[in-house]
Amino acid sequence: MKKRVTLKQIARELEVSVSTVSKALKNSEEISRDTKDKIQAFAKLYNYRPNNIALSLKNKNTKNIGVIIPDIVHHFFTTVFRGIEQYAGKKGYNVMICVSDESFEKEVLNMELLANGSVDGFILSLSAETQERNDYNHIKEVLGQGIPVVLFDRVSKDVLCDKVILNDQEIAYEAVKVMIGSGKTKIALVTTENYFNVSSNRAQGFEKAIRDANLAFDENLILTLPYQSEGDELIRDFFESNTIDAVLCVNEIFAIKCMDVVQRQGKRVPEDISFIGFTNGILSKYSTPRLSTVAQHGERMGETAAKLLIDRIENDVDDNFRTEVISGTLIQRDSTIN
Amino acid sequence: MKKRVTLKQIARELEVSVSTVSKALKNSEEISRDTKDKIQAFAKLYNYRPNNIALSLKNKNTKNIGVIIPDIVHHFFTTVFRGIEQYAGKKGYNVMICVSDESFEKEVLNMELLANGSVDGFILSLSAETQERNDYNHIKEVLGQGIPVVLFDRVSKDVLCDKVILNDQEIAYEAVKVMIGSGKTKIALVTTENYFNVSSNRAQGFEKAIRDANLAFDENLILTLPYQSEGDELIRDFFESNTIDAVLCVNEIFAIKCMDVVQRQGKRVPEDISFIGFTNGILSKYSTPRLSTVAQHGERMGETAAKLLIDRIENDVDDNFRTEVISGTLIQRDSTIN
DNA sequence: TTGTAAGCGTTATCAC
DNA sequence: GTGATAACGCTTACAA
Repeated sequence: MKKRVTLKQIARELEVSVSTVSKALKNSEEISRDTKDKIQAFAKLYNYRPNNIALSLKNKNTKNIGVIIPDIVHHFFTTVFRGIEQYAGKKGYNVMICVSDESFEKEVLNMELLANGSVDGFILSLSAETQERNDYNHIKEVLGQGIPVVLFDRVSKDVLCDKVILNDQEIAYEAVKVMIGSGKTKIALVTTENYFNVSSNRAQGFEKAIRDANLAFDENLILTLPYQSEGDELIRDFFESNTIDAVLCVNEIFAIKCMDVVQRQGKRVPEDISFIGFTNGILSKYSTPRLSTVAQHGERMGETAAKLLIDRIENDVDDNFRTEVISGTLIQRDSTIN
Repeated sequence: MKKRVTLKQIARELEVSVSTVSKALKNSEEISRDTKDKIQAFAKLYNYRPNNIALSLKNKNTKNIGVIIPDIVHHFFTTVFRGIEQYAGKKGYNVMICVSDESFEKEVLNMELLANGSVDGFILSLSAETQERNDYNHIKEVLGQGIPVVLFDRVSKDVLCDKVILNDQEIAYEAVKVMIGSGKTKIALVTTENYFNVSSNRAQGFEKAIRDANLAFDENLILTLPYQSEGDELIRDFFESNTIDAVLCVNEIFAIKCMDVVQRQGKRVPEDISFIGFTNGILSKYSTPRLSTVAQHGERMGETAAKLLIDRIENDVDDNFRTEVISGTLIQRDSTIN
């Protein structure tokens, strides 16, 4: 087991000073051809690699970025992560990832942990609990220390930093308009609690589309499901006790579940009821019928977030924070009439 | 923007020495109550936190573990990752994650990057290309430097280290036996290239089950699909030109695709053809019909891998490497006859 | 052309 | 009870 070799060892071995070795390995002009050759050869032989930690301490940067997301087993987030990872990798950054599990406490803990020198900046999407409590002190703290943060998807106006979001309201508006265009008039919204900024924005787009089309806006046609729990009962009841011919769902799972319930009740999709979901994930592509959906372009979001962050890390720009808006794309499949 | 405060600053401010501050903050008995109180109060006020990087350099450990997986947008891997993250978090470790994208080169690069002091150990699942080339020098190198590595799922006998795998052969055997038990005799296998150890193991279990039941083993009933590309044509041809009444697929997507093709050809699932897939992912639960599948217990795999790794990091054990075998569970849904 | 020394933030050893 | 010093591995003025 040959441990990693250090400058000091090379220096001792070759009977030169540490700084000579350091310079030689950087091909410095200061050092003679001979010495450089000798040192470089030796270094190559022993496969010398500078120690990242020592470099970080010296340079006061880690070339790491911290990503904190609510859930990793989740198509949208992994997709964003892929975008981050790819861009960061190209720029020579590594990614440390922490999962908040939708918990405020874990989000805070993870941020504090990584903020103690482990990363040069953060990319994060707020946990459900954080959005519910509306407490962003941990983020402000980190920002106050001069560590840049980029928020994506689940963001808050209360935090001043760079952000990447979807045009949730507009694209929800579009989606509903499409369904209205195909003759639907009793349109429902299946959503989560309103403290999710994305849900609330989508709801606004939904309502606006209905009103703009002079359709009756009926509060009863909004089903709020508990985030990440079953709620199958609620769905059944909802579709039994209401007359509905089109549904917008704020995520893919809700859509799949609702389609399932409705089809079991003997209705045809899309003839009797059409569906549009959010998140163009794997489920949408393989459901029966295939689900029309709003693609959120997670990879692009991730890439954009990483770009904003690295920009700020490297160029220590001024305080005019940017918000990049990614345009969703409505992908029509078999759950809507084309 | 108040930067993080350091020991040195506290020392200067309070007119004591750095070492006194350090000790005081560790509540050392050496320091007087008074001094400690003063220093601790000050530290709390300025929210002092020790710098992780400096600690790493000093202690020669980073409390980071590196995870390298072929793909992040993939249910099984994210599931394993969640297990790793949870266990590691509990043990005070952070996780750095790199994606090899099924590329040998990226796998090597990522390992080298992180091996330069950034992590205390690795958990990794081999990329497709690495398995194909059968080149594991990068891993042996890292092991040679005394950095522990745990391989999971996609492993190789050529690397001596701790491993976590599924009982692929046995559970594939089980799955086929179940289909045989329900009267099926023309059983097909849909798989990937054989250099994937998991596919090859599952194929062995498949063959053994067929032979043990005294059924004819027909090479033609094995469809090898290109990993991660379409192959829809191949699937159609395969099911058109062969008489098949049951199918074992080495992953979920293959199963869903095949079910779809077969159903479009007018066959009923499971009456005419039954299906069992691997990876109890989200697709299986929501497909039509719901897919029977082998749960790989990714989370448990991840947790086990993390445990093996951290054990080795902290206890620098001897060279008797362990291989933990996770037992898959056959989950019967509607794509098989119960 | 090479070497010395200071510094990054921390801790541990030893001296006062 | 407190402080100076060295060390972790590396870089970079500055001396020699």
